Amino acid sequence: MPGARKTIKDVARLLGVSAATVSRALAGNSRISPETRARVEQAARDVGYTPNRAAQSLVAGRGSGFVGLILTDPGYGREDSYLGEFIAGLGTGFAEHGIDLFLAAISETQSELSVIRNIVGTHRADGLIIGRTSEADPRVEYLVTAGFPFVSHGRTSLEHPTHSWVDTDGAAAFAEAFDMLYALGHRRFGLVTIKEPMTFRLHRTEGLLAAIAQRGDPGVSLQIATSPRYDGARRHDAIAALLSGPDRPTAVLALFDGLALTVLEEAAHLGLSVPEDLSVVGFDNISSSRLARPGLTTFDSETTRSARASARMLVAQLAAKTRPAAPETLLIRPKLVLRASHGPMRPPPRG
Amino acid sequence: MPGARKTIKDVARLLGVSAATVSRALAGNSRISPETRARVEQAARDVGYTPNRAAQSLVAGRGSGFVGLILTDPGYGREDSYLGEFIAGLGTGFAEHGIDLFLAAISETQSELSVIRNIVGTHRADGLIIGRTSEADPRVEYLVTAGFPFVSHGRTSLEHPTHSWVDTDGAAAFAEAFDMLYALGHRRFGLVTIKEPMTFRLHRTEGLLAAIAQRGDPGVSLQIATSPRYDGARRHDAIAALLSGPDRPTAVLALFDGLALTVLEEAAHLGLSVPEDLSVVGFDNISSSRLARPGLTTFDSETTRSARASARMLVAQLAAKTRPAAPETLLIRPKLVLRASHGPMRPPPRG
DNA sequence: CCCACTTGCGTAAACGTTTGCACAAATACC
DNA sequence: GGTATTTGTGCAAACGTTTACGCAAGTGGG
Repeated sequence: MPGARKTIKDVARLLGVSAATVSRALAGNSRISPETRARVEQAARDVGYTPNRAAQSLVAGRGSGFVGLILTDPGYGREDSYLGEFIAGLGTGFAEHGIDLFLAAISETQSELSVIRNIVGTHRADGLIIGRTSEADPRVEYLVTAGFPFVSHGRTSLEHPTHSWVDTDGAAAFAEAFDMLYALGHRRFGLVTIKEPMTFRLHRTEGLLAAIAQRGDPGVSLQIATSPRYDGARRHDAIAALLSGPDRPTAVLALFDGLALTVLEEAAHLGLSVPEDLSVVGFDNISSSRLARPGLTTFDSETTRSARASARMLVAQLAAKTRPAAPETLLIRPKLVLRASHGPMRPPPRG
Repeated sequence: MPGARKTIKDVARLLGVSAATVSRALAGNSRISPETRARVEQAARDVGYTPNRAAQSLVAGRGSGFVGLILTDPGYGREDSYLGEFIAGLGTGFAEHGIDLFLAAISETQSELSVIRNIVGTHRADGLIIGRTSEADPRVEYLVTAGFPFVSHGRTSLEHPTHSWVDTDGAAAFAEAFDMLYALGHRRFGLVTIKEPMTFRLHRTEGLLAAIAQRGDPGVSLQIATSPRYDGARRHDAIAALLSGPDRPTAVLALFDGLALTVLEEAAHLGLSVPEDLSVVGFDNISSSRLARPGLTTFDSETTRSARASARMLVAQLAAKTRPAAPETLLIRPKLVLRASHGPMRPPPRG
């Protein structure tokens, strides 16, 4: 054994000062003389003193030094590289500030909200990062009224922010995708979406509808396929139905890459070749989208950047004197990644 | 504000007993009468009492209630769904036992070993999960001598385990892959491997070599392409060189799916069709391997299962009275997932 | 009926740290 | 040179919990 853990008293005894002096010197209190401070810092290094977080956190106020990330649904992250990227970005973002990331997984028996309540109630974390928001998100509502520092991934309202968030501008992206496909001659569009009322669904859908409306071309049609977010079987069925109709779309926008890749699979299954018979555009640029054949045209949502921004914002909130701190927001404009899954519209051959 | 946090004294006052009695009742001490215990438990629920972890952890002994997962290198998890699956599995595994998972990301400036030292020194976690082991792993060495509870993903030695680990039987898998490809007529083999001395590299390579030796066919050849683990450019170059030689292999085994998918890309780039000109087999069955075209034949390493097992083992160590606890091990036999990237050997057409 | 033991609970110390208060010495002001 | 202020440090309380020890009442054996 490398010996018991050193305490502040060990340092104090070594220097012949009181524990209070050591504490103040290490905390940077202005009432300590520079020489004493230097001696204390040196001694602390010498004996290998590390403050006991439990004791620090016990004496009123001081936080736990942890921020929490809630792992939402079971499908999250299993399908793609998204979660891994996000976590890695968060981890390095917080590590720079000496903050530890703690991770709460939701089991089947408890709701995410109850887990959040528990974390807030037990002070297990000083701040929280919450994933993909939904409309009228109860987590946001709770955290805002509780005055607990947090950053959400996804805004909840387009108006004045009630809290800090990071989001991607899905509306602009989907409008851009529509314009591109329209310019390539496509008129019959498909949208593959999910059942759950996530805010990103709202924005991307609205962006698409707004772009269609702005174009004002009555020849443009839109068919929609909907399935639960992580129900693979129903997803396949819904997409197959979309692609098998008599007036099937020639261009399909998917809410995220996981859906777009299923469109690719289903198209191959139905004998449709992409992009000749069908153009497909996704969203997120997960690692699989590059490897799929044909490569998926999609939008890069810059996961790592948004993760780092989330970390920075939460750190800012924790450091703020006023509580709640003034909300910060970041809306990232995704960049279109052109690959092989889209192309000019071709009139279907006579059946 | 929902009022200040309740302490054990609030419960005691409400019942007219001492704080010590409440503490003992909640801890299940046998010296407390059943009626008192019941009253205490009821009162604790009523006032919404939650123990203050900092105080618990401060009074000698008690751990922090956290276990740590170290996020190793920057490439880890960004390439595929592996990290996401592993974390999700760990999280639910620990959640069942009321243990929180805490995540330390390695920044560029510090070594993983120093981070581990710090965590152990500051008692920030009661136990640790460490990722892919390498040969003579300094992390394992340190943790074993420190007597700190941990589970490694990947064994370090084939002999008597010095600690608990979970691993996949890469040797058996690669032998199986070789036998299958040999039966399909392949004789010229390629192995795509990495530069770093990870134990999984060792086992998979040895499994392949042993299978070749056991076959005893002098007509079998093996060419090897090596690149750093996460250096995309050098990976491409090494694989291109492997596939461009005059006697290029007709069947390639890749150490993991990320490499195998690059083989697929590079083959397409060089005009080789898979599986007609080249059979490719990977390892891990990440989500991209299903979506690649052709679908990648690979081994399912059951990430979620191994993550849950890791969690269970670490919980067992933490609960053990003796320290260090007796090591547990789990060697998972990966199952071959047959897809379209392999097929019978075809003699190359005359050039 | 005396003693030993068990049962049930309270008292108080301890964990390591921060911080309000007190106090001595040094410095500044008039 | 007396008083007011600043500077530097120590004392002790406090955070919420666990636990060794002690004490009173009850139980059983002889």
